[in-house]
Amino acid sequence: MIDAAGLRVMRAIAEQGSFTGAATALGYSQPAISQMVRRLEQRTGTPLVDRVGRTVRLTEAGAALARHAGTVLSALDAAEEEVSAIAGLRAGRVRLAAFPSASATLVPKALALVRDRFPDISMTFTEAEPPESLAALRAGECDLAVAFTYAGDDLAADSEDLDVLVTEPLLRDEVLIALPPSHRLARGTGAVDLADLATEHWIAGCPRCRGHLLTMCDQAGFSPDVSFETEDYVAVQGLVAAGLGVALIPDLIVRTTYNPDVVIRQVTPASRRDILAVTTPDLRRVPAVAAALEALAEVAASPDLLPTFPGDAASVPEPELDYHL
Amino acid sequence: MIDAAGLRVMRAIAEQGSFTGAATALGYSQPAISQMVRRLEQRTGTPLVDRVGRTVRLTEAGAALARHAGTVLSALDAAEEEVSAIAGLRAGRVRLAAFPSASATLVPKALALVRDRFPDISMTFTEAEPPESLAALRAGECDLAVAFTYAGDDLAADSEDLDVLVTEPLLRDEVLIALPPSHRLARGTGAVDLADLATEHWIAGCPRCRGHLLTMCDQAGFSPDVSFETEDYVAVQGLVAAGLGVALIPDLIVRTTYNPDVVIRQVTPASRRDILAVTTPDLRRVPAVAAALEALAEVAASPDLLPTFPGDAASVPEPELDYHL
DNA sequence: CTCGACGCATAACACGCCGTTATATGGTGT
DNA sequence: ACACCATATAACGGCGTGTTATGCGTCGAG
Repeated sequence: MIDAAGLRVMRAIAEQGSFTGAATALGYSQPAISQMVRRLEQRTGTPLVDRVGRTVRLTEAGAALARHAGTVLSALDAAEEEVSAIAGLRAGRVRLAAFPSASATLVPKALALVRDRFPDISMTFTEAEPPESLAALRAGECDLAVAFTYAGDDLAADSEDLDVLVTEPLLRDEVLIALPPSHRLARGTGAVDLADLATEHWIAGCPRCRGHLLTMCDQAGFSPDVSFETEDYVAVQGLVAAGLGVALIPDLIVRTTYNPDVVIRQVTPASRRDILAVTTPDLRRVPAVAAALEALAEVAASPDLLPTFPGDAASVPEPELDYHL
Repeated sequence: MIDAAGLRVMRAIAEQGSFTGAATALGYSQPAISQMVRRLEQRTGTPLVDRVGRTVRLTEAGAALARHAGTVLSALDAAEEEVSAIAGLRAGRVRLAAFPSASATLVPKALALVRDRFPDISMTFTEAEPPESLAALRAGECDLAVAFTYAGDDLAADSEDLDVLVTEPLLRDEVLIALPPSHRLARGTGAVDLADLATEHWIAGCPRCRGHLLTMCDQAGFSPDVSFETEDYVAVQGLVAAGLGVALIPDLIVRTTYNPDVVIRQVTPASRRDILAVTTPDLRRVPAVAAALEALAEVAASPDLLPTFPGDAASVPEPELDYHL
């Protein structure tokens, strides 16, 4: 029945003492005020102004509206300001979820970058494996997830989730082979042929990584003998170092938690996991989320972290494989 | 940029958890909500809801709007309620101004009637002679004035004021003649011929009453010898009782402040003053003012006060003139 | 796994609010 | 008395905001 515009007009009339004054104060024409008051009067059913001669005065009801205008309009301004602050990156919150090995360098650097640029954006971080982080995204429990997908195999499986989500590629993470130093292939150069490891004992990582291992070995023509499974890649490397088996291990993990007692080599057929940022189409357009996303992309693209992701294979420098030697 | 309707929608979405729920809660159709949200989003420049699958969730900005909605809308409701109370006679104030001799019976009875019917209407009363009360009306210092005009002569003079004001006739007040008991005409019956008093000493009342005296005497063919002037009709009657002169005195005054030591008789040519309620066209439509006006009219029309005003002369009962005898 | 129900988005359309300019009317002061 | 100033009215245009009809995608159940 009564809206903010009406209150604004009534307040301006009270302050200016005339329709014309109110009109100029609000940037309207005089008839606009005249009609607005008339509409308000026939809505409320009672006169709001007392027109005597060429002067207008507020009636009791009109004065009541003008008096309430301050309360309503300042509350409205507060609401607008809060939204404007969120839109203008002067406020806001981003709930980020990432898998453990991304938490080491990628996420901290991105968080620092966002904090640097927009000190008023508060960022919270949760560690979660891709399946859970995407579930959290869908459940509205986080705004941005750093996840990975193994190129080729379970990308199709993820598409079930990814169709309603938007993804931004961050890094291409080469999958390498970890061998005990005593292994017969530990001292060669170049890539190790996966088929040469058909009879090895295998140590698998997280469930998805295990799935990828099975896929790759299948392509190489054998089924791996998986002796151990653990999500902890420190443990994986420990197991390998102890000579209990070999393991596929992503480059990013090696770079962050490297055990000097294992040998890392490239493997053929080459394989990688794609690390990407995931969010919903709507959240993608939230300025704070967009800023965090861009920071992630920048950090991922910076040469002091890892090779850029979307470039073609030729432009990607060879991974330094001499971790050990 | 943001209006109350938008906040109402956002709050409903927050409470109901879906567009459809919000729509039914607000009595709208579902697309109305959908479009409203879209408009708000493109106005604020940031997503307000996160649509994932067939569920919607508020973003931070949307939640901010929903959170502010309570403040704004309750303030708006308070404003509406206050106006509604004024329109519904559950609140309000009427500032009444009346000339002294109306304050005796007409005004108190009307005030009592209003208080009876609408206990929450506060009425204030100021005593003022017609010129000042009309000035107060024009100056916005009162809402309703009880004034009088002498029929015929200064009605034209008042029209200058009365054109922008609206009047409601209340009473016709016969103008009578007050004589000392010792006067040669004190014992007759019927009306006294004004021309028979051409050589008397005259006592005049308020300035407007004095003007009316001059007009009447002029019509009767003489110019009165005005010996005293006072606005106090108690004094007028005292002067007459002391034999210092004769005076024209309205019936209403005699009825309220009658000095038994004077004789009151009708006079020819007959004359009267019209007592009327005056306000502005706008204030006339303010419910509280209208209620006060109606109360005044009812009191004026009630037979236990004085004869009705607008009736023709035939229907007006003869004034009781035997105040003294 | 398919099907039906549910919820949001979009299209097309109608109405009324709310501005505008042009003009009339009436009060005020020199 | 006349010019100025303030409000009222008329006519008109835009768009905000509702409607119904319809499509599409998702979630749950047989």
